[in-house]
This record gives sequence, structure tokens and C-alpha cells, in this order.
Amino acid sequence: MSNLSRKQREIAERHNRFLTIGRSLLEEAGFQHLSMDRVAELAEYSKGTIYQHFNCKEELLGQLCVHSTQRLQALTQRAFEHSGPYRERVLAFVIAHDVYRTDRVEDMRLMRYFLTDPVLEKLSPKTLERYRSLQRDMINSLKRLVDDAIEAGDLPAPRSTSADIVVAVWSLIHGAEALRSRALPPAELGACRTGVAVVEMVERLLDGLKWVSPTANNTVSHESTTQRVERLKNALFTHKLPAAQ
Amino acid sequence: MSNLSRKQREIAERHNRFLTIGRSLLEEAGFQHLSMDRVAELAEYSKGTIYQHFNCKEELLGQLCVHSTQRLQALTQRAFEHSGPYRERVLAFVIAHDVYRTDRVEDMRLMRYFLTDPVLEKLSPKTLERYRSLQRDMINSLKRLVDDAIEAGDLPAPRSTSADIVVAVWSLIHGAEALRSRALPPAELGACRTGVAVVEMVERLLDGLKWVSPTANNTVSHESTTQRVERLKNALFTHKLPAAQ
DNA sequence: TCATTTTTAGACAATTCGTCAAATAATGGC
DNA sequence: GCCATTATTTGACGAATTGTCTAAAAATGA
Repeated sequence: MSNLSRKQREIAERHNRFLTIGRSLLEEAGFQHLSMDRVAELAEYSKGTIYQHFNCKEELLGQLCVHSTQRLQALTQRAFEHSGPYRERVLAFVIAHDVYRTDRVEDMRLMRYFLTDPVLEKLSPKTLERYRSLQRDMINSLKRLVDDAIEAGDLPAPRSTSADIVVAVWSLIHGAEALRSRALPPAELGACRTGVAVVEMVERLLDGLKWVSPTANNTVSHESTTQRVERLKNALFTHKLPAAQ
Repeated sequence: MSNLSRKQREIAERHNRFLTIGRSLLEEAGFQHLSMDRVAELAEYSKGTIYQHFNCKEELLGQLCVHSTQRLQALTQRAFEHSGPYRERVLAFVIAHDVYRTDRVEDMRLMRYFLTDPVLEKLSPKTLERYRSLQRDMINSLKRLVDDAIEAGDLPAPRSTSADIVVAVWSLIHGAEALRSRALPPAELGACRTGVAVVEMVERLLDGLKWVSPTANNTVSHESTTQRVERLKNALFTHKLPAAQ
């Protein structure tokens, strides 16, 4: 009995050993250059052994990603537990991401990888579920917060659903992160380099939610967004571009 | 002389042949599963030949990505040439992305790959510059548009720089795209599935820009965003999380 | 102590990238 | 039209990597 538990402990320890070494390889060369051979070699186990713990490379990366996501989630939790006004908690959620990003660059890169690549399909159901569940938690907590804020009158949003608001806040955070990290040379980015700019834009978005009748649109005043989108689509994007290449 | 141009034409044709086949492999299996061996084989050329045109796999993908980006840019161009109110042109910019995404799923995936992965470094200087230049064009056009809109009083934004606004709009578009395509199970996404939601949120953001004094913050009324961020950071995120793993 | 079960090792096949020297084709002078 | 020079194409090759599978080693238990 103590035998069984010792065995289990050994397995768990080895598992962690692989993960720790994987993490350090990640840190020093990026997830692109992490190889199972190298992890096994550094862990002083053979190839066959590592594949007993992780059925593919993505599974190992995925478990590392889950760890990272857990840490991020723990940080965002502080935002939700903040005792200040509802609106401040939303901002704190944004700030949590910025703090995390500043602190753990390579983690963020890995998480972005799992955000964008068709790689989730390779994960074991268990890991996939752990990952999804963490993401859901963060999204749902934010959604609850937004609902509460609206309820309390701290965030009047007569024209928008809380789901849309959550998506928007999430997009501002992660879109800016993607832009910041690669897409453009620094010159064009300007102020976006600082996390404050993102908070600033979230503030403006939240401010904008409270508007009831749009006044900026002088020509067509009682058009819904759907109608507007339809009209512009028809006016500008009906005829296709010439075939590529 | 006609000889030289014939030769050049042949080279260009072969180049295109590789690209076209690359594109079709992309379409059917995603960029992850495109291999140079296979492209060469389908093009009925040997391995060595393809490497005379593209010095690495990323270069081929990069050139495909440039093509895609060109098409997207051509679409966004229509938004800038729209004769409606400035604000509508901003919305049309967003809609252009949605139209493109709907039309060309795999293109979008490839472009997201180049947006998020540390892969730009492998491109040839020429391709990198072509890519950057297209991105710059779109960003700068949008920035000019925002500047004009502010100038014309169509988009009052007393508290924000146009650069920040551009980053925010860009983030809303691409963040939502990332979210939509992978990050979460459909259930949580809700309305975000439709492109209209993004336009909606951009509208709210633009509305929010015109606010001069924040009224939603009841406790500390004359605090700048920078101060606010500092305060929240100190209050919530000073002590670190316990070490991972 | 020995048979049975579990675990580990590392050889193996398959894929892929990118290179290189040799074969082939094109070019141009005579 | 022929041959020397130049350019191009080929496909074999090396290296890295993933994931599998069998035989050896170790642990377990009677």
C-alpha cells in the first residue's frame, strides 16, 4: 500500500521532472525548438519513457500551457476579489494580463501558440478539458463581473450584451498583445508598448457602452448596426476581388 | 534579349507554379502540413530546384502570406475610398476584415500564423519588407483616416491619441478573430460568432472616445488612467505568485 | 529463489528540412 | 555545326525529429 503510493509518487516526480526540463528548454529557446529527444536526454531517461507520460509533443507543451494558464488565472482571480468598484475590477483584470505578460514572456508566447494553432486537437481529452475549463473560468468570471457591474449601475450598457463586452475586452487585451509582440516594427506601435494604453482603451470602450442614441452619425440616425453593416457590405464589398495569383 | 526575358518568364512561371501548389496544399491541409518535398513533387521538380526559389519553407509560406495580405489590403482600400462619413469608413475597415475572413478561412489562418509566431525572422529581407510594408500601409491608412475623422469633428476624441485608437480597433478585429477561431468552445462565444458584434463593439469604443470627464468612477474622480493603473497594480499585484511547478 | 508482470531502453521506420557534387542542359564563340 | 564554358537541375545525402515496438532489465510476489 505504501508501496503503491511510493510508485505513484515516483511516477509523478518523473512527470514533473519532464515538465520542469521542458519548461527550461522553453525558456531558453522557445517552444519551436523544444524536442522530445532533448527533454528525454536532459531528464536522463530514454525516449520510450517520455512517451509513456506524454503521448505526443503537443501534450507536453499543452501541460506546460495549462500550468501557465493556471498562473494567469490565479492573477486574474485577484482582480475579481478586489473590493473596489465593479468597474475597477474589470480594469484590474486587464492589468493582471499586463503584469503576467511583463513577468513571463515565454509563457505568454506559448499561450498565444495554443490560442492560434490547430494544435488543441492533439491534446489528450483530459488536458484539453483542463485547458478549456481554465479559459472558461476566466471568461465566465469576467462575464459575471460585467453582469454585476451592469446590475449595480456601475457600468450602464443599454445597447450591448455582457457576452459581447467580454469578447471585446478579451480582444483588446490579446489583440494588443499580438500586435505588440510581432506584427509591426516599434515605430508604428507607439504608445501601445505600454500596458496603460490598453487599459485606457478599455476605459473608453466601457464609457462608450452607456450611450443610448448615437449622435456622431449625422446622415442616417436611426439605423441599427446590423442594417448599417448590411448597407456598407452591399455598397462596398459585393463584387469580389480578381482571383489571386 | 528576347532570350533573357523568356528565361525570366520561365523562372517567374515556375515560381508561381510552386506558389500555386503551395496554396492548394495549404487549402486542403493547413500550413502545418505543407512540406517542401510534397510541393516539389507535385510541381514535378526536384527538391533542389524549389530551394532555388525559396531559401526555406517559411519563405514560401511568407510569400503566400504576402499574397493574402495584398488581397486583404485591397479590400480595406475600398473602405478608405468610401465616400460616406469618416466614421463609416472606419466601420467599413472592420467589415472588410470580416468579409475577407468569411471568404478565405485558410488565408486568415496563415496570416494569424505570421502574426503570432516567431517566424518573421526567417523571411528574406525582401519578403519581410513587402509584408511589413503592407501591414504599415493598412495601419497608416487607418491612422490617417482616424486623424481626418477627428479633424472633421466626426470622431471627437479629446483624451486619446489616434495611434491608440488604431491599436484598439486593430485589436478588436484580430482579437475577436483569434477568439472566434479556436480559443473557446462555441457556447461561451455567443454573439461573437457574427462579425456584426465586432462592429458593434468598435462603435461603442468610438462613442466612448468623446467622453471628457469620467463619471462612472465614483470614488476617485480626478485620477488619470496611469495613476489608476499604478494604484491597482500596487494594491493587487505586488506580491508574486508562488513559484510554478 | 524463481516465475510473472511492469517498466525501460534504445534500435527502428518514417518524415522532413536543407545541402551538395555530379549530371544535364543551355549558351556563345569559332 | 561543334565544342568549351556557364548555368541549372537532379537526387542522393546528412541531420534532426517524431513516434513505435520489441527485447532486456527491474520489480513484484509466491
